[in-house]
Amino acid sequence: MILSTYNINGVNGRIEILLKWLKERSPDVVCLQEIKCQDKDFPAKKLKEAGYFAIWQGQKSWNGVAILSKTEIKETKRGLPGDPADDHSRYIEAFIGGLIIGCIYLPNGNPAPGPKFEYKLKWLKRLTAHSKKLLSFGIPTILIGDYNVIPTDLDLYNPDRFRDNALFFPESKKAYKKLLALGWTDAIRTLYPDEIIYTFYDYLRNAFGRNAGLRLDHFLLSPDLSDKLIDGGVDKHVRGWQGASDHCPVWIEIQPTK
DNA sequence: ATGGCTCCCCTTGGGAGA
Repeated sequence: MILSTYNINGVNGRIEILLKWLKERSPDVVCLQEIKCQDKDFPAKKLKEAGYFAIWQGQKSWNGVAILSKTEIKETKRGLPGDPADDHSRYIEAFIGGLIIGCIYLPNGNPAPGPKFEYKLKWLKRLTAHSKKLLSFGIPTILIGDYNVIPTDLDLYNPDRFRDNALFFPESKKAYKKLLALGWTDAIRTLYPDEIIYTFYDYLRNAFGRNAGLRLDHFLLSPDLSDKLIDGGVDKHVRGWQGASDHCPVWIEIQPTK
């Protein structure tokens, strides 16, 4: 079973890129972030024609998340619990093929410090609380998406350039670590303990050409899945396609669950 | 120190991204 994440940076603007990649990788499940469209404008029909069911939480102009699946999707949550005043579309969750899949678009948090950074930290706290609840269900669960957190110095091309960046602030890294400490496994880092792996390349300064990247897109596996992980990787070449998102698609393969 | 790039708004420049 192949699960994937792709911050598409505008699902309608890049629908052809998404369809091309879906055909190539043929993932069973896809978590999309930054769909950047209202619910009524989500390209459900085109995705259905490509063989995918979909659920989505849209929003005008910004954010927005979706889950695609070759098999039926049972939505379990729309929006991250813990703050009724939070009107950003950043979390959607579903039960698919014996798994709970959480699709995450964590706030960027820049400029830091400031209100946006406070929102990010609060969101991370809410995610940690909700993830604890998920673990208590005893169902295999994966929290997939764009965490906007660079976990360690190995996960970016130039640590010194990012000391004042919300993605790399000590509080962000600490909160991510605290989340993992509940029992979650960072799948990509587990598969490649020492390798430099990036999932994002800025449009600016020829970042992709210089391999000046960041690792921001993560799969967190519940404890019962840690020994089911088979393979995974970054579809880096997609970042080189004309008109691509600044993120790469990332995928893992796990043994099917029943 | 700044801007570089790209999306979306329903624009003709601004906000946000990371």
